[in-house]
Amino acid sequence: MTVDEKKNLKRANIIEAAYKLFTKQNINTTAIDEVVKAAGIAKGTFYLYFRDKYDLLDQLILFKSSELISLTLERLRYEKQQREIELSEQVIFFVDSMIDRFSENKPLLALMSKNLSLTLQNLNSLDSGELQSALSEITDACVERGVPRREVRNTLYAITDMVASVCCDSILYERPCPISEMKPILFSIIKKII
Amino acid sequence: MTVDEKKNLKRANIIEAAYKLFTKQNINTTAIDEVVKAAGIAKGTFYLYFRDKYDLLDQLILFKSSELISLTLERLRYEKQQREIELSEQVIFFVDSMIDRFSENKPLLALMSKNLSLTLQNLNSLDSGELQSALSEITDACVERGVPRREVRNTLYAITDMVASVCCDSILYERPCPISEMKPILFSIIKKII
Amino acid sequence: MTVDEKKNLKRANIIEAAYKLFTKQNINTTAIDEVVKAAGIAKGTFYLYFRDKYDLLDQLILFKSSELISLTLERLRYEKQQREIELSEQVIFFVDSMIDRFSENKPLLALMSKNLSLTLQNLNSLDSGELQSALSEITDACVERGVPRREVRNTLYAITDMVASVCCDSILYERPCPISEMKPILFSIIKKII
Amino acid sequence: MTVDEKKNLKRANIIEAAYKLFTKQNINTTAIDEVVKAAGIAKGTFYLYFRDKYDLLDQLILFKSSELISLTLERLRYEKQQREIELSEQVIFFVDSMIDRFSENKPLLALMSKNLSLTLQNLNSLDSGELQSALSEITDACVERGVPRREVRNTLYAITDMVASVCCDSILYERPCPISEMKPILFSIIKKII
DNA sequence: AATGAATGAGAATTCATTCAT
DNA sequence: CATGAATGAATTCTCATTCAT
Repeated sequence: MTVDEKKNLKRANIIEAAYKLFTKQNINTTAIDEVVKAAGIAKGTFYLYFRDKYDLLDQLILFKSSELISLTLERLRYEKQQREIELSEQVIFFVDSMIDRFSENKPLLALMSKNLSLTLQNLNSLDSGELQSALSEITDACVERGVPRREVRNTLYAITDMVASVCCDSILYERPCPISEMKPILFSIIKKII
Repeated sequence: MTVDEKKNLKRANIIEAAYKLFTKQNINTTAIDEVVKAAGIAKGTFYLYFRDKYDLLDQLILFKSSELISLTLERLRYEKQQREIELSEQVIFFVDSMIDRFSENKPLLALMSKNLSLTLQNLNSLDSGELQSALSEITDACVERGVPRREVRNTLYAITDMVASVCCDSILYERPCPISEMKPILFSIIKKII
Repeated sequence: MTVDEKKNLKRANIIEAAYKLFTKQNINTTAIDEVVKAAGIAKGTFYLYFRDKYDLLDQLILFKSSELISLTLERLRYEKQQREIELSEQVIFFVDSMIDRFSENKPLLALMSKNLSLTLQNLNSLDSGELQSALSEITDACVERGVPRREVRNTLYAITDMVASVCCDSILYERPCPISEMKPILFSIIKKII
Repeated sequence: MTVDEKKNLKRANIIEAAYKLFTKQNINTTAIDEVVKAAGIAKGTFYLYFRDKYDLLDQLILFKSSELISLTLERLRYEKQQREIELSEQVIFFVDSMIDRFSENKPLLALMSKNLSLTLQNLNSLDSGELQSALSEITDACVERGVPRREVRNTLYAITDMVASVCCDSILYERPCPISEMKPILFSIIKKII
């Protein structure tokens, strides 16, 4: 194993340890000391990999949201192999999957919800070719129908934002209602918009 | 002036001082020490009025969002005196006004965006009869058209959430575009939903 | 005892504790923790009185050099009551006394020698009226003999600087010779200059 | 190039890097890490050449002061080739040259002033035969006039000490006056002493 | 000889909270 | 009611040094 691979492994190891602590407790109440002990490394080593706790958080969110999106895209791909799916149906499927992932993993959602803006930013800067191409497909379809490309992108962003925000409240606090009740409302809204 | 009035004045004074600091810096980096110095009171006194920093934040957000909503509702009332306004038009007007208020006061928005969920909760618990009656009016109209009351409430909540979240990003970071460009998109979405 | 008197007492107490540690060990190897323990106060209390270790050092040197000069001037005053002393004789007497004080208290001298420039600066900013008037007397005498006032002040400063520097080496490290041997040389130089 | 030459080159390289950092910042705030990076070597390598940071400082001061003195002596030699110079005149010339060198290179002076005693010690242990012989000449001349040899050496040392100390203050902080104003005073003092 | 990742003791500093006045 | 000096646990971050490669 090369030195660089080792370093990446150690970085991932620290992120994983921090993830457990950040979700079990929360960032403010988690001391770097705890992270370091959980990761089984020396204090100083931490600072070899991260500037400070917030740098760690950034990398953690990027890391975890990448994981999540990859997983969801994979399921979509699999589904598309099984059957023909209409475009708006694909969006719904994607959102539906994401909601399920978050429902299963509330702590992660809680973590991201406190940094929603950051998460969305990361999500966009993700060079997940697949996500980009999926978005392109939708965009192109709308453009064909005469909507300016720029407007499509902004609308998509707004939807993402909305879904994310509503889901946070609904999944984490059942506000204004549990996610099961919110889902059909959300889907109906999405359909209306697209 | 009664003793109670005096206490309220002092409480408001502390909140105002904290508001300036919380918006200029942020909550985590603002020490209670700074707040008390800015408010011109002694450290111990702070604890006579607030349990801790987060109690202060709660009261602060409640206080500031009440102010904002009252102001916006007043403008809406005034507008309704001038001319007949259709229901969905009223919602647009309300949202439009709120966006303008936040655009003028980005620091406040930033503060609330980091505690969006809390803010919305406060907003709902606000016993601003006016806001409630305005919402009732919309709800009733929809119910008449056959939509279940509960679904209407949830949809309205989702809209609020969405608008809030999208505005935060757009106003604060011009992401994905400046608010001026986002507004028509947002309004079009709202119209489609209602 | 007033609150302010109490605070001054506590400050002096901390300085005294630090003085013992700084001279026994040295500044770099003395942790604030040690100072705090020696002074019998809490860590936080330290920062109520001093910005950091170097602020403490500054105040310490000012404090100790004031003490020293006061003591020396007192002896000079006493001596002048006993007998008529010529001006240059007074200077010699003053320097002689100072050298004796430092010889008795090498750790203090060591402390000051590492911050000689700072010490001299403090010494000059000392509003010890007595020292000032003693210096004025000498200056006036020289001015009468036709030397520009400014030149006299500078020469006096140079002498102080020289004496201090030579004494540090001689007393602390017997370099180039013990202070007993250096004294006559120093006095002869001073006489020549004046 | 022999192995030894290579080592010396690397040592000089480290010293040069440290010199820049020590003068720009100061020793306490300069981490070995910085030195190592500036020198373009690995951390471990540093410890092959220096015991620790203070060993490095010692060698650095010795190295730099040797350079300086060599340069100054060379100028003196050149001057003596041009014209007959009286002994006390030579001392003045030497001091004058040194002051000019330091005025041009304040950071170096600052570094040395914080370690004046160390610098003077190094200076004396310098086996610059030339400096020694220059000093011998002066000493011999005085001895001929009946002054004990030992006393001459001590007086010379005191002068060096004085000049150094006064120059530090004057050049670095213009205290009590700029060096241009201090020079004549210093020279007059030296003449009086010799 | 050279490297640089890892170490972990140790230092500085902060800050919410208390409590005697 | 108000004060503000005192507290000390908690936390972050540094950095000289080592040692396996």
